[in-house]
Amino acid sequence: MAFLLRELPDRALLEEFAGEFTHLDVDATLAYLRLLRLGSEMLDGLDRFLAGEDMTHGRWLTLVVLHRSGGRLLPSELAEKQGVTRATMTGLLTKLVDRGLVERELDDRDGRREAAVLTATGRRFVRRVLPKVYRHINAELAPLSPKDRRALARVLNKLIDP
Amino acid sequence: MAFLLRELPDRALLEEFAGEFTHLDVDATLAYLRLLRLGSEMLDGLDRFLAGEDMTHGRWLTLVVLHRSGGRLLPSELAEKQGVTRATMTGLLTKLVDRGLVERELDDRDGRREAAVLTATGRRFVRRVLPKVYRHINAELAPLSPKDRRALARVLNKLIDP
DNA sequence: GGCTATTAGTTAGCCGGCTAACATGTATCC
DNA sequence: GGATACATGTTAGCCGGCTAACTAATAGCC
Repeated sequence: MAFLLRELPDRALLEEFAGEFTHLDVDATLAYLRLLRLGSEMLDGLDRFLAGEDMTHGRWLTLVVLHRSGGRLLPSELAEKQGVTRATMTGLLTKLVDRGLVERELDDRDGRREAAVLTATGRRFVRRVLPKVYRHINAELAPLSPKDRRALARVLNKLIDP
Repeated sequence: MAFLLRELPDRALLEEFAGEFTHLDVDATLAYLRLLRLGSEMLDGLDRFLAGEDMTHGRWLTLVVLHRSGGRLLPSELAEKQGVTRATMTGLLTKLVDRGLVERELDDRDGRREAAVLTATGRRFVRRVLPKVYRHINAELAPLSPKDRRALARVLNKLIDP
């Protein structure tokens, strides 16, 4: 799911279109298209970066969520927190288990539950790679001044928490 | 490629992490995570909206780029403008041709080239659906004031055109 | 205590990207 | 003008999401 429109319309072009097409709000459309484009681009960038650690953003997020939650969660809880389906989480966990970063532990009181547990190796991996990720993030946002970063975070939050 | 982290860390949590992990810039990380999350969420929303027109964002973008360019482009040009590979464009065009929205026209001067041409049906489709898309965009950005929209568009542009 | 509904996890198969390898046609250069 | 390089588009096969359908286990209700 990538949206990497290279040739985004500029304000002048959109204002021209606004005469032809109804409902066109130039500022909304500009912001929207740039948001989609940058979101995809940054996600692509994250995946290219994580490939150097033989990792994908999906599995990485699972590790980070697990780490942040004390290292033990049910697959359904992980799926909910991460925003993927349980089916997808099954696949993510299987690959993390194959790599020895996570283990599955059956609940002896409820046979349906099988918690995902971060292994020592998994914990080391997160602690080793997290600083690199933060550096990657800083590099991605380097063109913005500290003030712009705060403004961006603040405005985006209004869309998340209206 | 979705990044829909439901449970984004807040400022307080990141500040706590900043003590533990080096290289962590709280504002950069907040903005970055929200950007990824919203980009994925909006792209998902666009796909859900377009599904009502039996359309996907990939094919829709191809139609719009074609429309904006006068209705005739080479697949390689389309791929470049849209930010997908030529291989992906082959698939997108095949589906649009199947639906009668686009036709392929062999170049009689260069046998390698086979331009994609918007049909009358394709043109009508774009003119019919574009206003709905603009309304969708307005609805997505409704939580933002006009001032916030301008600020968002301006800051994002610094990341696209540093 | 035994149907029934619900919950947890998995499996199967789809979809839209990707890369790599492949025709096929054109350009270049000796 | 023929070998070689390059450009265009397609194919084959991978990957990470998804939905829908399934199994297994628990909970609830009569």
